[in-house]
Amino acid sequence: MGVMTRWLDPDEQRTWRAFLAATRGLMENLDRELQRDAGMPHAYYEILVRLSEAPERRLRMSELADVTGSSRSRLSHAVARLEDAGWVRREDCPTDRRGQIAHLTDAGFATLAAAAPGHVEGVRRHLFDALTPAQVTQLRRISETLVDHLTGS
Amino acid sequence: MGVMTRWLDPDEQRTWRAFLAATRGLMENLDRELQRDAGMPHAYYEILVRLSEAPERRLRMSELADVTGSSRSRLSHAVARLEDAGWVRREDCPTDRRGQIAHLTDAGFATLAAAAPGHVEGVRRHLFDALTPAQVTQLRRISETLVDHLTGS
DNA sequence: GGCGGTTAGTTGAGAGTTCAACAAAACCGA
DNA sequence: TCGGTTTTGTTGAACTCTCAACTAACCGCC
Repeated sequence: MGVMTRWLDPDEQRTWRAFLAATRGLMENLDRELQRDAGMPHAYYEILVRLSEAPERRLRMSELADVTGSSRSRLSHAVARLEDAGWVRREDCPTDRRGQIAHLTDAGFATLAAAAPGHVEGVRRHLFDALTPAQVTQLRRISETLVDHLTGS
Repeated sequence: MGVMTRWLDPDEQRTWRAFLAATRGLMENLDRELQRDAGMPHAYYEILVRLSEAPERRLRMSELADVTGSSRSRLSHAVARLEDAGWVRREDCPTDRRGQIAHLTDAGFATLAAAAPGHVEGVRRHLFDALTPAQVTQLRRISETLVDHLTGS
């Protein structure tokens, strides 16, 4: 208590507000496009992507939660929904009776394969096409720094 | 149709995933802190901020939607909720009978004033403290470029 | 004046997220 | 090996957001 607040100076203020507007707008565009073209939100798309990259297209729920940066609860609800759609199936883990393994079905893979080109195009259009190569590098360094900082604190 | 998808190269892939992890982690931290300390999500905090900066702490619903980058529907629901909390009041617009004017109450201002130092501290801790001054400048330029690009397309 | 088109804002339903509580199994030190 | 602690995953309720539909009022033009 008693410590004066270090308010944002005008430059920081401007940076923060632009950052908010940019990330919000970007994610809203991608989310809307993905919902329209593939019938799923971006968070669900990410789950399918990570599963598709895993050995045998299988991943423990906890690992899947980690790599997608999702809470266990959120993942649980999401996978339930993806299972309803027939894109993912849950299996018991042979080595840990608590565990569940999420498995991307063929139908799920096909849906992902159909959605991916449009989505990648969207990422390009809304993000990479707007930036110079130098800015892309800067954005990568900044993002990686922030990820380290977030997980480190 | 028939155009080959321009997939992301490894560098772009890495940039995109780091960007997703960084923005998601950052916003989740801030959202959780704000919910814990001030009892509101970040989106609601932003509404109070914009109202507090407006002349007489009043803003047309449509302008408020624009500056907060929110849909009219979202804003309508949010302001209803803020009105329940006693932080905002809605008034009829004198010049346009369709219009509604959102007005930040004294209680709303007090709540905002109480929440602001902690939130600013969070923004500093999670974002600015991790970056060099050069990176802050880069992030501002990148963000402003993206905002222009998003609204321009 | 009045008619068609546009803009402002709200509403309800459906979908996704958060949070806290919970059960079950694994882990671990005494 | 026992009992407390941690980990895993799910659940339901409360909350927020999205989308489409809708009302009301404004605008422009004949």
